[in-house]
Amino acid sequence: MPKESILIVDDEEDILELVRYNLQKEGYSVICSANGEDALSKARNKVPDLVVLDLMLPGLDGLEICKLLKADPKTSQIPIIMLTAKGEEADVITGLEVGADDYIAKPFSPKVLVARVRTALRRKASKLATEDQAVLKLHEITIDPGRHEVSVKGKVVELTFTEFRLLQTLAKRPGNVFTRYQIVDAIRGSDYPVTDRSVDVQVVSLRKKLGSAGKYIETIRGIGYKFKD
Amino acid sequence: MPKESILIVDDEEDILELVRYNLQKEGYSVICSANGEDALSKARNKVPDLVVLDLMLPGLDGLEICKLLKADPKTSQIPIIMLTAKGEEADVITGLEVGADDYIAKPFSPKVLVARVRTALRRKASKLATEDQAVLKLHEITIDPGRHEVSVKGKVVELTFTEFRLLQTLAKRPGNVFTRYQIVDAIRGSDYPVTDRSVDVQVVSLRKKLGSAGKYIETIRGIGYKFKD
DNA sequence: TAATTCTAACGTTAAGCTAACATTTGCAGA
DNA sequence: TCTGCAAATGTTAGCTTAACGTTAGAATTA
Repeated sequence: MPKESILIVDDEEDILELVRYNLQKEGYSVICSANGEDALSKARNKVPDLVVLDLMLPGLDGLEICKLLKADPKTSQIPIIMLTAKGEEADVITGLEVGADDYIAKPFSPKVLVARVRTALRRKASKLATEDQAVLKLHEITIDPGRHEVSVKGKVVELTFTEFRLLQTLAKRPGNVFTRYQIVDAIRGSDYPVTDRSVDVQVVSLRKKLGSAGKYIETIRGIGYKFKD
Repeated sequence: MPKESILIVDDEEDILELVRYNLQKEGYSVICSANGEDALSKARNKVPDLVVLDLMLPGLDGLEICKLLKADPKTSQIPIIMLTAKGEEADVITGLEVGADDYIAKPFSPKVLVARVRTALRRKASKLATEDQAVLKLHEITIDPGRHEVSVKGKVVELTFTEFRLLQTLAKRPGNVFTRYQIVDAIRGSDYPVTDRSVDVQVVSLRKKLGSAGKYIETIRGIGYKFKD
């Protein structure tokens, strides 16, 4: 499996190359960009796992990009590490306010860079993981990810891995409609090669196992499924 | 309904055939090309919705084609998936820089190919459709695309897929008159084979379901319909 | 091997289309 | 201003089709 993808944005050729070299050596899949507009379109096109962003850029500058990425729900969860030249401390503060997750002052050692990238990614991973750790209680259904257990009216129901994740995905945002492929993405990761009808089959067996509480899994004809709220 | 069109470019007969077969099976309309010059002219002649492009080609190679397609505003929005042989990782990176949207390493499974194509097309579609995600509030009507739900004076109204899209289309630009065929295009995509009178029928049932708020769907005699502003 | 998950086929249901008929509107001509 | 007509829209019912439900068996995974 390829490791995480990282987008690097810097107008200075040398720095771009330095960062690229060191991160690639660590096994990350790297995408480079030399200006703001290009970086934004690349980030939106194929959402990276992390962005290394120079503060000073011609045209659209680092702060602006950061603000825009954090404003878009699609990209707002991406950790951003800012590269700042000496004497830009004031901007650093603004940067953190705008939502950057970390910053590195130039000149920096490659080791520090790699270490910071690693922690940022780990932080993101654990944040996503804890989100999924929360116990959800809706109607008479309780979902306990820590125990990987679901109960209906206090009675434990045995679910398979996929059924569990399916229920969790829908229940995490009650009322929100998910397409079949959004559900597959959430459970198996994007590009998982299945027919959309396989989701239907999972829904059937989930509903059956939930018994009377199965009615909370609603079909939205022509779109997908949602959890009733 | 005709699905999206895909242009495949590969000089190896077998691979071309493999890709063509699998994408056609999924219902895509496929165009093939065995060399760069031909591919370029075909892409410009009838702009495809997606391009599957081999990296290694005699004459004009994959990277060049990719660069040229991305440079032309007419074709720059087309997602490009690169096929790469083993040991071409360095090129992959260049490929992504040049603007390719994704790459698949040979040998690849047909299922993965289909899945990648699907996500690439979906990504493109959702890029265009972000504005359709916004919650609209007009008079006493609220349209929530995320929940696929419409309420009138706070009370939820059950709409079918088509009724929902119809309302959304009109409400997105209040006061603007749409012809029947513009409405069909917005809901079903262009060239959807229906009589224009079917729009009338949908309008009737939409008005009925909206109850008193049905009056906001206005008929413009001789032209079409609009949402009252 | 057993459990899980996917695919494929078929049954079932609801949505959407067409077509027929009813109604309304705008306009020409008295 | 009124009347009659034609064209456009409103309304309804029946049919077709596409989407979903369901099941069994194949494929996959552990």
